[in-house]
Amino acid sequence: MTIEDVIKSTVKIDNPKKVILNIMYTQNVLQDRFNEILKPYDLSGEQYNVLRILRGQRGNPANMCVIQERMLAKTSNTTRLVDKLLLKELVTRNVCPDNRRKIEVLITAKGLALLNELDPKVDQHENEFAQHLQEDELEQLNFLLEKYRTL
Amino acid sequence: MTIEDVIKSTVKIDNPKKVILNIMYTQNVLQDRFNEILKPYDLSGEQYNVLRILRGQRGNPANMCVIQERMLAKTSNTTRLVDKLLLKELVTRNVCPDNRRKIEVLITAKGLALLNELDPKVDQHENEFAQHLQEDELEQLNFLLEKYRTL
DNA sequence: TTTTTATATTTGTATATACAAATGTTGATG
DNA sequence: CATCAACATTTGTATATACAAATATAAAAA
Repeated sequence: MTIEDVIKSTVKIDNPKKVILNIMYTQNVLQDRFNEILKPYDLSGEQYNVLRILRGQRGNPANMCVIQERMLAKTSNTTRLVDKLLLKELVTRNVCPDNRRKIEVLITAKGLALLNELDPKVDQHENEFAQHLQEDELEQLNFLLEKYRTL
Repeated sequence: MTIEDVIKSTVKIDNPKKVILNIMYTQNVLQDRFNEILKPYDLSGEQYNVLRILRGQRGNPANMCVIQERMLAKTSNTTRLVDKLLLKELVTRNVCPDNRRKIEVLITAKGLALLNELDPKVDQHENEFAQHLQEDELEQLNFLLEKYRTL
């Protein structure tokens, strides 16, 4: 389905506009689908993202600012995201003994187990879309998106 | 900047995952930049979008459901978006005489003037990113995104 | 004509987001 | 050591979003 069909446009849209619409809309489709997957687990996309970042630390705690800078949405409120995860006992939060301004956040066994359970579903979600393209097309898409956005 | 640098990942990410991250992140960059442009005009991205849809009607009113289906984010709450535009006198809203379930929304002269003022800034925003790519690369990017997301 | 079903929109509510201001801590400078 | 600037995080608040439920109208069926 072309983006013109999506937004029911009858007039021709030039390529620069079309790229923006396609990126915005594709992100929307991806996010809606991903939220559906996460919904039974009562996790938002950003919460999942934080858990992934924490797992990536492999046992080392992450400070709030480290989490922040690794998130895609740089404007999210890390404190409140971690609050939510804390309530569900998916992470722990402690003041850093070396520097009491900092907070050390760690994923719990429960958090790791949840990610483990989600892994195959997330993989499937990723491949569901990726399989529409050949490997070299995926590569090309990554290349173009990176070139497109980089100032 | 590659997506690995953006999320400070040291491990290699496979193409299917990378495409998702690139789409999500690029959309974020675009949206943040666009919000900056709209901010002085006290418009949100979705509000702007609705105004654009209404202008596209060329004098014909649009029902709520027509607006809804032309929006990129299919989950937005059209009623409240139109409420906001109404407060700013950028649109009018009337019950449709033929079918009183429906609402006819029209852009006002003030709304059209605002869009006119924004047009060059929006064009510039679109080209700012598009100029990183050749015309055929833009075409290819559109092609790949449409192929990628379509079931 | 009453009842049912479908359609269009609005409202309620809980949660999320954006962003500025406040808090607490550390390190640097006089 | 007192003061100031920089840093890390939290909080306040207004607005936006998601999504279910409610309302109102129209069309179809009994």
